[in-house]
Amino acid sequence: MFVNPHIGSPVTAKCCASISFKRSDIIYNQGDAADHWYEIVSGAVRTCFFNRRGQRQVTAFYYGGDVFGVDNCTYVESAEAITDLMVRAHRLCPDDADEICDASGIFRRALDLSRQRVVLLGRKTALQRVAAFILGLPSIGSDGNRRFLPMSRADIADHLCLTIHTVSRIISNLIRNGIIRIENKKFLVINSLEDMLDISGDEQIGAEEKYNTGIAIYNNVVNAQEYRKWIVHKS
Amino acid sequence: MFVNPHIGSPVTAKCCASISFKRSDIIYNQGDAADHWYEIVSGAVRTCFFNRRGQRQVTAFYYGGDVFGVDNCTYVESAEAITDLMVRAHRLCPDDADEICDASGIFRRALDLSRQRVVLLGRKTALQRVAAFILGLPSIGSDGNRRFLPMSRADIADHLCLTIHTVSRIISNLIRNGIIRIENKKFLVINSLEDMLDISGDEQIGAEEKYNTGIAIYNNVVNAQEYRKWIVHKS
DNA sequence: CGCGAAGTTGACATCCGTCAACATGCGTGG
DNA sequence: CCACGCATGTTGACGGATGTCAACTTCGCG
Repeated sequence: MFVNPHIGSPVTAKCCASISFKRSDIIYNQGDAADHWYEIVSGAVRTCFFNRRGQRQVTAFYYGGDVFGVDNCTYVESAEAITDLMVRAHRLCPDDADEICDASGIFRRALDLSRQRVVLLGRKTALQRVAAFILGLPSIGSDGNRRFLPMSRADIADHLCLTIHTVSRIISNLIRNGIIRIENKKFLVINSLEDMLDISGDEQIGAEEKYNTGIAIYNNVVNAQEYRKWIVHKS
Repeated sequence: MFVNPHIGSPVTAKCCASISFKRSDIIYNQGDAADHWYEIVSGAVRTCFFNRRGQRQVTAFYYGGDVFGVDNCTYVESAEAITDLMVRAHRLCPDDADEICDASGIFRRALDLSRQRVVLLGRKTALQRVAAFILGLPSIGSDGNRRFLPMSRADIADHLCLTIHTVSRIISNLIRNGIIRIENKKFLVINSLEDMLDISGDEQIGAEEKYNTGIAIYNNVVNAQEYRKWIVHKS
């Protein structure tokens, strides 16, 4: 069994232990035995998946209050600290999985996230991806438009499956157009939420007139009858 | 509660009922109450997800012996018959979920599938996607190289997030180069499995000399130390 | 035989990765 | 405190992959 050097093993208290990590510390590695799950007290984390060819995918970012590392038996991704980090580690035993209230619920959430990523990667342009990513950053303080941006361009690129060049160019463009601005490197302010929503392609139904402008729609809806039915069903 | 017109409700036998569908019949709709799961006796099924803009994603294909529709409460995708279809429908109640051996296991499998799709969409070219898709088709008979290809180009395109034009062009190219051939429209024969594996980018580690030829690798591995550790760990 | 759906193919435009150069920032040591 | 070097980020030029548009062919079905 893999022993996390930062925690030691076994953790005596069933519930939790507080641990701090430094920036770019590894919390656990892909392939390690999944013996703990984590709750972020402060800081930010990225989870990464490396495939056989060495391509890194940043599968998710987590911030204060989030939970990560709820894997089964073996971690399928590794987790690394993006900033200095404080977490509470919880023991994860196969036989007291009920400790985490609903195991299948957690997989379900992961599945939803993954499916969102499929939409993002399969159907969105680089500009739309970056905009959607920025909209998903955690808000800072009471102003909903100030966002925390702790990760590097490489992290963003590997999350959105783009190059750092493209990410950098797009962010520069958004700044040049006055839609966002950067404060102190690690904070991002959205000047025009409306523009961002518009660009990201995530705006609500009801703006049909925009559907065929600007951004390519290239789906091949075959069973349009069903699609119509569903739209009616939802609205 | 939604009543599937093909099944009626409630299904009296707890276990199952055999039902047949015609080509392009809808088995259930996205958003319907998830009251049954299905086992394919013969034929093929596609599951689709429609997003708010009406873009269709074909999330998976299922063939004889496969199980689909194991959702929780509400179907998140719709299921449609690709061919004439025979299934066995099983009642799915929240309280006897143990009937399906392990609910979280099924989510886990769906999650793995979805993560594979993320790799495919984020990191593969159109040619690689089509090749990987063909390799994933079910074999027919004892010859592992004869595959069943029941779905339309539009289905394939919406599954791989490409256009039908690109799919068509790539398949034509593979045929022209003698790597595959089509028999009777609905069957595909792989002439050179080696070439297909090579093209798909799914070949095993150990062919490092190929890593930098032909196909772009554009990941931004930051924590290379960790990556090395993991590779060692796996091999 | 005729018609609509599905598939194929070519010309062209555009997005974004590649390559290259340079700027900026940060940490370390003198 | 400054100098240096490395990591990170920015920007431009260019090309290739793939979407778009259009025309045509093939197929299935009545």
